[in-house]
Amino acid sequence: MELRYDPQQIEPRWQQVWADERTWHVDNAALDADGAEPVYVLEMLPYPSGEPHVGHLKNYAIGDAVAHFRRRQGKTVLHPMGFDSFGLPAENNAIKTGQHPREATEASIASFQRQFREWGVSIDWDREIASHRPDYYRWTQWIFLQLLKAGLVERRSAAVNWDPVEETVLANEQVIDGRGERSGALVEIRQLEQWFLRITDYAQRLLDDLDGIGWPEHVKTMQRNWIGRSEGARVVFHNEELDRDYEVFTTRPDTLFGATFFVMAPEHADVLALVEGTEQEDEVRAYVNRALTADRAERGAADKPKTGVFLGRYVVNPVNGERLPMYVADYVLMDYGTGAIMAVPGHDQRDFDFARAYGLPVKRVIVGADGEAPEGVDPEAWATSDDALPYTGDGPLVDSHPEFDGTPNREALSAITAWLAGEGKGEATVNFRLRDWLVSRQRYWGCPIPVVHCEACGMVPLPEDELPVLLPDIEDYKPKGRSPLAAAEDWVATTCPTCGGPASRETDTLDTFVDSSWYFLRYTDARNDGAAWDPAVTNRWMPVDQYIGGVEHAILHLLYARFFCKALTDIGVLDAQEPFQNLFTQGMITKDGAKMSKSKGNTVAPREIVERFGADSARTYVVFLGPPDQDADWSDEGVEGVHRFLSRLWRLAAEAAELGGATVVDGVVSGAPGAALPDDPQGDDLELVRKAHWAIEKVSHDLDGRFSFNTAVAAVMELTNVLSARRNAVVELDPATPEAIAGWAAVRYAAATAVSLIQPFAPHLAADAYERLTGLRVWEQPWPQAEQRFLQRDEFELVLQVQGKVRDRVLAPTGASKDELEQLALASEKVQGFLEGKTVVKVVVVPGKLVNVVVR
RNA sequence: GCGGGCGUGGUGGAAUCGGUAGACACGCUGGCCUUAGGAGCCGGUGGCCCUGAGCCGUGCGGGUUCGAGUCCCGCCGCCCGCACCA
Repeated sequence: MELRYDPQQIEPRWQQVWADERTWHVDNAALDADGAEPVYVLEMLPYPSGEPHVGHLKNYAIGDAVAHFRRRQGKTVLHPMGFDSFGLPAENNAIKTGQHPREATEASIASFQRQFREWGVSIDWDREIASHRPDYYRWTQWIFLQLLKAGLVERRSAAVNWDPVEETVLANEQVIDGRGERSGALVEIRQLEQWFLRITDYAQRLLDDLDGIGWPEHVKTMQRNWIGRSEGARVVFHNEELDRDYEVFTTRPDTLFGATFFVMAPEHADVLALVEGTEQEDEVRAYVNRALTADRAERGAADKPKTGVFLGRYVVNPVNGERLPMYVADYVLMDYGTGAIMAVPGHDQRDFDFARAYGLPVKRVIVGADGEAPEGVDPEAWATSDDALPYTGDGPLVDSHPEFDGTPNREALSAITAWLAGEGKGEATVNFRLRDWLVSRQRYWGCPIPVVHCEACGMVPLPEDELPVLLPDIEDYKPKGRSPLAAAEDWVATTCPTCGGPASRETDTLDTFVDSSWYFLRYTDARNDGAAWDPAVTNRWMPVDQYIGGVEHAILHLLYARFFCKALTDIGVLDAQEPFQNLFTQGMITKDGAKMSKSKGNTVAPREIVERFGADSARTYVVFLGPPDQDADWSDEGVEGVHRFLSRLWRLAAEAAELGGATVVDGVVSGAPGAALPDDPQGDDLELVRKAHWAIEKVSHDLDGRFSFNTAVAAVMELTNVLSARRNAVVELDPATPEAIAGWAAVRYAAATAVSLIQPFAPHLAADAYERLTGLRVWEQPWPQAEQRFLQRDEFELVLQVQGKVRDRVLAPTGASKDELEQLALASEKVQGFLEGKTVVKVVVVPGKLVNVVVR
């Protein structure tokens, strides 16, 4: 009978076995019982919207390969799954259709679950979570209360990002190029009272601890840049008329003597107070209003001409007593430093531009010039010329103070800072770019914030035993500048847990990034209904040994999750400073060179691919089409190629099994295991066994933390090619001869090895073929070990070079000495041909590799 | 502007420590088998003069070295992140 690889029959059969036996379930009790090392393998949880796409397929194909590989190395592997199921797409859909977001979300979750099963991903479904379900968000609320207790939650009024399309505020991290991350709408700045998490308290630790984790360098760099640590000084400027101090942050206290004016951000709380009742008031008010209503992108453009208004007030420069005019200007950001700056136009491009626009003095206090002096100008004169300003480099101070003039500016920097500190006019300080995390959203489909507002007691956190605060059902999901929850009056009206008086519930909901900042903790103890987790259990699993996901979360999710772990560890309910010890960021799969999108019509549906070629082909292809951390373009021909390879491997294994392996009839295995390592293989059989061990070595190395899955698959392809060639030779032999019997034994062994090595990528095929060959379950088998005796050879191909160019190749004994190799090289006729008429100057011998003859 | 990454056949990519460039696959192509095949099997495939022990070849130009895709210097191009951050 003809053997045909039929994934549509093979795959459901094994999926059923794994589901029936709960094969991938790990019990926390087993952690202590079997002594196996716990390993936590995790892919970023999906946001359930519609059906999974090929990006999900790639993510879980990678993660599953890691999970399988670790299991077969004898580890106890935790590999869970869940859903990030609160969020705007479901809510926007609800606004459009009137259908409750829960319904679309649950439908999508069902689709994801079905497809994950059809992909054969080895998930412990007993630990599944979904962030929109009360048994999960009850604990999100509990964490919020712990953070509140620890002083890490604040409700305060601030200039925040308002997305006019989503009608909600957004965190800094969710504003890209001045536009809302999801809506793409230009974001407005609004002064609003909002909930913040004090992530800035952790800025230094979030920065420092990056050094100890195995993350891609570019992701760490992005986080470092986002945290944005700057060393500098806090300097106090005094306004005499109002007797008020204004602080600035500067990284360049060495240029303090060059300050000629002072600028405040339009959002600065004192701007209007400074001009109140003066003749500048109207103009300043108009300017501030314009600045506040302008969108961020427009205001943030670096090439925008500088604008501002004189406040009619002055501050005193603490180092020299000079009176500096005060301005309001939108190039100063309230977000950074103190929202006010000392302006040094001689040594800062932006201040220089502003000075030019408003006719303010420009003063040089450091000698030097950027770039080269113009033709005909003496470079020395140019370095002190005002025409060479602004100058942003280093050099000796000039026109500052007799004590500092001539001092290199970097030395003067610390000296001036020390002097300021002595005078009580400033001090050395560190400033971070990182802002506190704005977590409240004026939207419906999110986790309710567990506090009430009481007329008598103010803001009151709910007692933990009143959790969860359930999200009520509402009629109208449309936001109207406030949370749609505010319309649920019966729900809003409540009593104060402290005084029993009337109170109203908080109607904002939490940013969904709060939900996903701790889900990996819940997985470790997912069915615990008395606590968010049991630290004794969770600390055993944490940190996640290998985290896998898209690089788009490099800042948002990955920074927030790190913050949560540090805060929860400080609070004492966790012992894991870092959530993810190792991170792998997968590249995007594009189609025709472009990001897949429904509007472009260039999507590839995993479901269709799985129907046509099977899950194993789809999974193996997405890791084979290039290094998994790089972007790669989808090609249907590529899937067909991988499908051909798997078909061939399965056929070879199935045929070899019939000729001496186990027999499978309707899923029942009979016959003796027949794929053992042959005793003493000879000739081509030995070559095949050697190739098998070469492949074991190669695949093990490529999988072990290297994520070189494409080359691992290629190695199995190579083995399969050699295997196929040997099979073609053996099939020609008289089956009764010892040669044929030995040949089939080698073929069966090599087939079983190939199948075993491909198992992390193609688990169904591997289970099926391995059972046919051996009667055993491949996923229960230890990972194969390469044996030295098959990796080593008696002879190797010695490369012979003359002048560094390859001229010949000869066989040489493996243990040959340098002298012997040199003799072999010089004996080569081809080499000799290139030596004629020349003198041998030197012979370089690389044992085991090559000989290079250098002539003159 | 600052930070990070990348540039190899017609295509995706390989080359682990400075040592055989192009593994593996796609595509193309010759053949076998076949009533037929969009199935399977065997072979070829960097370029050039196609004569050889041939010459050239990893974005470009230099350099170090017996030897450079790999290291160094200077360019060019592409991608990503941040960006009026004081």
